[in-house]
Amino acid sequence: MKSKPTSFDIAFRAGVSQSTVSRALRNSPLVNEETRLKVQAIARELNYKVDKNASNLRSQQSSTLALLLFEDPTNDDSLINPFFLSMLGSITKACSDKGYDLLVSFQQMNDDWHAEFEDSNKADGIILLGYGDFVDYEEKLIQLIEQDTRFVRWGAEVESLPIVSIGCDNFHGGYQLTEHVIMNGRKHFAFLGEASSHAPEFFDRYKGHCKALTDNQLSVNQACQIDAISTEDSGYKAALALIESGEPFDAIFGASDLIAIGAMRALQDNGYQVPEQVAVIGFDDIPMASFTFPSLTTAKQNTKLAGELLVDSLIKLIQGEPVKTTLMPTNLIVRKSCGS
Amino acid sequence: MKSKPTSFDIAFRAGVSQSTVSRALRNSPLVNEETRLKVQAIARELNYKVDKNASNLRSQQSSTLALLLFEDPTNDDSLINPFFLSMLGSITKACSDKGYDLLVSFQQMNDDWHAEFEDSNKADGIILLGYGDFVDYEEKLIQLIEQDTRFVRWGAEVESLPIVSIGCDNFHGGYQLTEHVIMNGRKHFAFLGEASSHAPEFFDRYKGHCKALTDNQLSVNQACQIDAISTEDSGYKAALALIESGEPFDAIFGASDLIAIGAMRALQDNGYQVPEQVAVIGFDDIPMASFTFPSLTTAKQNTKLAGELLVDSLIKLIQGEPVKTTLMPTNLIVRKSCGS
DNA sequence: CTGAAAGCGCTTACAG
DNA sequence: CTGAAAGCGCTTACAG
Repeated sequence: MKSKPTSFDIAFRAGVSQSTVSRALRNSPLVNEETRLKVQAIARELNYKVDKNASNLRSQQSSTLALLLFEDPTNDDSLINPFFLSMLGSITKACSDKGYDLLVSFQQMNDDWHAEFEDSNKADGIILLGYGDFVDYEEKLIQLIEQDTRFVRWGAEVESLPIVSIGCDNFHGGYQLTEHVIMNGRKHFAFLGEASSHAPEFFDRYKGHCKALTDNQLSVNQACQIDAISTEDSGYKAALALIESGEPFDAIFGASDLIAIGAMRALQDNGYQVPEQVAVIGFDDIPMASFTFPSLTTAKQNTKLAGELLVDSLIKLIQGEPVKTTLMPTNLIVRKSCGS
Repeated sequence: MKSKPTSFDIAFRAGVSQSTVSRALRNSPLVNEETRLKVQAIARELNYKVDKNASNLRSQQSSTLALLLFEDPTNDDSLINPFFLSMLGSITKACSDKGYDLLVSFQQMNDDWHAEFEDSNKADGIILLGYGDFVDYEEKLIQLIEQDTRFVRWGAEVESLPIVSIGCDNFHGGYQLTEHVIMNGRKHFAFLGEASSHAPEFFDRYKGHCKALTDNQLSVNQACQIDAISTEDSGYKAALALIESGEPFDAIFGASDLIAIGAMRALQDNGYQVPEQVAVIGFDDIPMASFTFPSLTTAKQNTKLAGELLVDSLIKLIQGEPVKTTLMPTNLIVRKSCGS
């Protein structure tokens, strides 16, 4: 491996000083057009690239963002939630559009977790995606704030903390989905997913769901809210528990598509017809939602826009501009699983 | 934002020299146990983190790998091939297991493409995933070799170049799938996907497919090989073209799951029963393959193992150890779309 | 518009 | 085992 050329090599060949090379390569207006062109030509010829470690060290910024993806440690380690995978895709694209590099890391929530990336100057800021239990997570967030780390997160607004969150309007999404199914004549709903402060997004969906019920003179059956995390397996088990409970139901709201898909399978394995006997709805609109049988009615979270908003917000934060928590609307996607 | 502590701050507080701090933090055996503990305690207290830009600059290595994901520019820009998304997930995990950071970048093949990452010392090596047309891509690979860039790629072996490729045994996978469908009594196959040196992986699958046909005394109908790129849409159109061609067929081999899924939809939209009239098989085993109706018989590429192999191989390459091109076996996953 | 010089925060010979 | 010093390759005041 031949050693890489430095700005001094360029300077020598161009017959100018190294400072001028540095300026020319960054298109500084301070440098003469002719000089600039000559320097750039030589740089291209030698296949010279600025050493990012040196320039970052000197200028104290890295043009790099870090994405920390937390997975629920209880989840089987081979699979990543497809919703997060879509987010990852859109964040990656948004970063390259903005000229930032993206450092990606998977974390377990139980890891010793100190926002290494920003502290070690590898990234200018951090995007947080996912978490296990929100109550545990919140402590970490407080640490980040104390360390003055610049970060944005995907999720529901955290009213108690000065944090920039980008998320969907889970309440309204839950309301809209439920209302749609009510219009189709269903009366006895079950909700599969944790509905507590440990999972604020699910909780908001549940609150919207309940509001739609009471607005339509239907009652909420507490016994039909069964905890589940966002995996197919967990949805399957929750639906099984629902069936065994003996409670009557003609509609299931899965707090996420994965839960809904698992629930649908549990229903079918136990002889229930979907949607004839039981309507099923999910949340997220992951790619496979359109391929299930029957295809899944759900609330679409726009991952493309979400990725762009996360990246834009973080860059503004880094540049010291004010940034606000944003709530994006969801789209009701009507397919076959709810009987209309 | 309070300014970050440096190794000099630690040195001052610990009453030792900055060199000693540097050694202590990297657990150098040269430093006294007691000194080391004291230094580390102070570092923790001040929440000190080594500045990566400085240490990388000095030590000339970054403990960072770059993943370049190329997408077919003809593809709709909102979607990333789910197969690559799985690979991305497993590569990310493999990197963190090995203590490397991962820089992720999406590229368009038509971009000015110079392996910036390694040249600018941001990454020690590069993983290449995907490409548009192999013939164009090959030129880029030659450039990389000329620049002595350390990289590994996902894909079929390139015999003509000294490149480390990690890929699946596409030939055998294609053979096995085809043989399975032949055993179920199908005789007239169509192959949807480009089968030429522009797409070596698809070509290998096609060759395995053809070999299985001739080994079983069936003939290959050239008119039934129709080009398609790895998208649902392209598969849909290719199947339409097949239908319009008037050629007889009772089985379709989609060169990827996405193609097969598109083809299945085209068949169903045109009144064909899958698998009763036409058996359909795919390749990859992307997550949605098990959710299609009917569920898709396919050859599974083990993305978890693939990610680990890519990362391990690249790290060995960086460390100057010999690395060989590896072919991983595929797994035949029999589901409902092939009628057995 | 250009150059000489300082310095970003580390790691690593070198000397003791 | 420890410290003083050099230097990684840039960017950026400062002076002209």
